Amino acid sequence: MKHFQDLGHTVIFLIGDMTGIIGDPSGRNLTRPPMTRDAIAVNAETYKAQVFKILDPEKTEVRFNSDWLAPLRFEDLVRLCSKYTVARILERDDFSKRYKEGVPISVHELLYPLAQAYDSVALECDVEMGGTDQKFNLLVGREIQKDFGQPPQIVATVPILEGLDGVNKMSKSLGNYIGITEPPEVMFRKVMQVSDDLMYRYYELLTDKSVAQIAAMRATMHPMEAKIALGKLIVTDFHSAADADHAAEVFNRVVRQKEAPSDIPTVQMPEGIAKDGVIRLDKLLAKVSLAESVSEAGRKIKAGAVEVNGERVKELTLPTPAADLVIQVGKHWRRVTTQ
RNA sequence: GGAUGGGUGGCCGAGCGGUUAAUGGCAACAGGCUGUAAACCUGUCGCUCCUUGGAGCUACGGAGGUUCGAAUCCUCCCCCAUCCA
Repeated sequence: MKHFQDLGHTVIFLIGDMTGIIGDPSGRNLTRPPMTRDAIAVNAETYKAQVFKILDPEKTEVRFNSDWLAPLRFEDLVRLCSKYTVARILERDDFSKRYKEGVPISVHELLYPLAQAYDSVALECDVEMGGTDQKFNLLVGREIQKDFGQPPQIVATVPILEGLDGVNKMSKSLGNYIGITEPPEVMFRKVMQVSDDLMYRYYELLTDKSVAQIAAMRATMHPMEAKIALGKLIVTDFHSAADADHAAEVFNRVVRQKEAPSDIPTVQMPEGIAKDGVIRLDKLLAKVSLAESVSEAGRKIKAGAVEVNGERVKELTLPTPAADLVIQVGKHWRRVTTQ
């Protein structure tokens, strides 16, 4: 979309606040529960905030499909449905698969492609873009547009971006994502922790580098150098070049050199931890959210995962400290003040 | 409405009267290795209490019941799916 804009086109960024109520079943092998209107409204605002980190607001029209879907009467819906057949809908891979395997398909899910197709009619789309998983829905748009006497839109699909696991598509609900609004350091760290193969994939999908350039990098550049460069490119896109450099520097210091980060969350020593000249470290970890529970904290300590002031600790108790404690469990740090 | 098959820990999925806090896989977390990676290896993976070992509590859709003892058997209820109407 950004490229289209750069070439002078106007982009309509469509927020499916109405179709969101259905929940796109694309690529799912399970029925997706309908979302509430309120939840969608909240999401819509965050979409806008995120998309304008890349798109030019001057050349972007934001639309909500409830504008034309909400006023449809039952009669309109029936007429829309009459323009497509069950057999054609069931051609969609995920539907036919689920149907064959006896996995439930709710009727409202069958409506999704039609509703989305109607968006194309309402907007009189000439080009519609979407992920490859949207191909079926986009093509239905062409059919329905013809029925409404419109020239069918051109359908452009782009590959689905894999998530950090390299397997599933990047999605918030799967937790395998880099958030557009995440702080620079977090973004950078997440990029660095991606596998090398996935890194080159990200180069293809997330940067302007050509396939040839990427192949050349692959052949000549140390993968870690390439990954650092990628991290900087991505952080620059969503923040700034200065943020990118800073994030890279922080990463180098904290993760590579294993130095303590400069912004360790600081908490007060909780009540009831110090007793008889000692503190109960397991309870402390649970209190300062370095562990989910006291039991888990105990396990972590015994497993050698806990460092206090740079020393690995395997005892559940410590002498009551006179000064602040700096505690590390894996990549999580806490400073506990003692006064 | 009828028939059938189901509801188990974050997910999938075993167990079908007792060494069962519940096999296994995934995910997650920690440690090792490394390029901070991936892959791989190791460990952990219900909660609480007691200073290394224990103790108690909670858990297999819900409620009752049978039993010395139930996720496992019985009764009723709720929910899900498929097929037939």
